Amino acid sequence: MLQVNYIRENKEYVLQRLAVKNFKQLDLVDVILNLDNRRKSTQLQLDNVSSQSNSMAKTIGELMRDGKKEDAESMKQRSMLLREDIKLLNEELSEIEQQLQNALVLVPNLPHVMVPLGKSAEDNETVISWGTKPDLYEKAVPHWELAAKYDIIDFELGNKITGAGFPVYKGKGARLQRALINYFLDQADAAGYREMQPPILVNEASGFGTGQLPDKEGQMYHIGLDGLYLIPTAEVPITNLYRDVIVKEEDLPIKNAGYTPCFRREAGSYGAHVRGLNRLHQFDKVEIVQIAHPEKSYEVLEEMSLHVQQLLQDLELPYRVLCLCGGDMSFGSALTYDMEVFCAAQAKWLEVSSVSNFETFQSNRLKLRFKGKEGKPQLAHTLNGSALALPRIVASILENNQTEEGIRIPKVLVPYTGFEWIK
RNA sequence: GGUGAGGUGGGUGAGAGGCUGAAACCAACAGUUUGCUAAACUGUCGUACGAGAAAUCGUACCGCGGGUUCGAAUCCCGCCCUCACCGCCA
Repeated sequence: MLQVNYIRENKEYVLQRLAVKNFKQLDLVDVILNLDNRRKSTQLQLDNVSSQSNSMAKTIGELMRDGKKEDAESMKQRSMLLREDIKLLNEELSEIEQQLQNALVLVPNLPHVMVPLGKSAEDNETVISWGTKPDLYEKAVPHWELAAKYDIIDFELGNKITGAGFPVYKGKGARLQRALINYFLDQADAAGYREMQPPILVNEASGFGTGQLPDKEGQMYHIGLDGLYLIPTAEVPITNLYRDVIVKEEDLPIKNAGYTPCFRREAGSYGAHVRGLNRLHQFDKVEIVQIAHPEKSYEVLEEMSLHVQQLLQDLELPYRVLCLCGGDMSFGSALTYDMEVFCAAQAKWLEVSSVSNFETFQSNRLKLRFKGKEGKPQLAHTLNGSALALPRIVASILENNQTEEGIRIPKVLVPYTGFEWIK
């Protein structure tokens, strides 16, 4: 959520940046500024009337104490009239504030100056490529066939238990999952992140804080009876740890990481290209989250990007880093890098991580601020990234490392899996 | 799920219709003193919105939302949460 004062002071820039994000409702900016003007003048009126009423009430108290009953009574009468005004002005103010809020949450974050122009994924800019596409042997097959061949992931069984998009990992498949999670967590730990195990159900306030609500309810599983949502990513609970918090400036950056399962309804996103592990309703992910000083947040973003890249290099997976164009970025992000791994049997690039700087977009909703020794609290910047999401990593390892003899486990994972081959 | 107690500033905790944005203590910060550290003393010490060039001033906030009253942290109603005991249970 953008700050109204920022919009007011930088209106032209805001309009220009929103256009980069292909945001169509530019007239919202004027709607917001008008509502805010009304908010201010209404509040001024309300404050004045309240002030009068307060001092009258005080005087009445004094008159009563001095035994001047009649004077007190007549003042009571006058004070009662103010009460009506206060009530009406209060209602008007809440109404305006509500409208203002409703308008503000519709406006996406402003893209950073580095964000390339563009409308869709086609226009994303490749900033880094690493590794070489493997030469597969002749009989190479996509991972869903490998999963069946070696009996390590069972999509049919998942269908029976729950439905499509909820696979069952079996034997070495399950072990590989666990190895990846532990490996990713250990690497995060080594990079200075504190490991967290947050709840995987969150309340509405948390959904709002990170920007899933309102508007994207349809993407989350909702438990109506208790008013809770299954998290689509650990970003939600881990970032919300700092909702309504003022941290010390010297404690920045704050680095937290966590493994959680993630749940996504993926409503309307199914198509022919979605097979096997490519898109699931439930998947595992290690997420890294940082709260950073506004002056340092882009350095932090680069650091996080390098962390993710290191993981991919360690896993020997060829990847590329994309800087997302305005039209392909998420609602709340100011700059996003997507990491894509080349999945050889499908001959496709699969997104395995997304690292973003939200600047103050989330912190404004979260009321997450920092404060130095002097000065007022100010909004911190929040960043997060997947490090990493498992399913497509598993798909890539299976496809890229398949040989006549079986599937080779990347060296760095062997201490975690306890086996070198899936045969 | 039942019963009882309770939710006040960074923390402990007082206040029980007007003198309370809130005592006191602790923590924190700045300073004085002192070889250093410590101690002692002095001062500062919530957030948001608004008005103002600024000093400063106004308003709101004592879990959340309503109500009573000229006036509510304080009384009433609803909700949420925490704790204790009972029940159930990995």
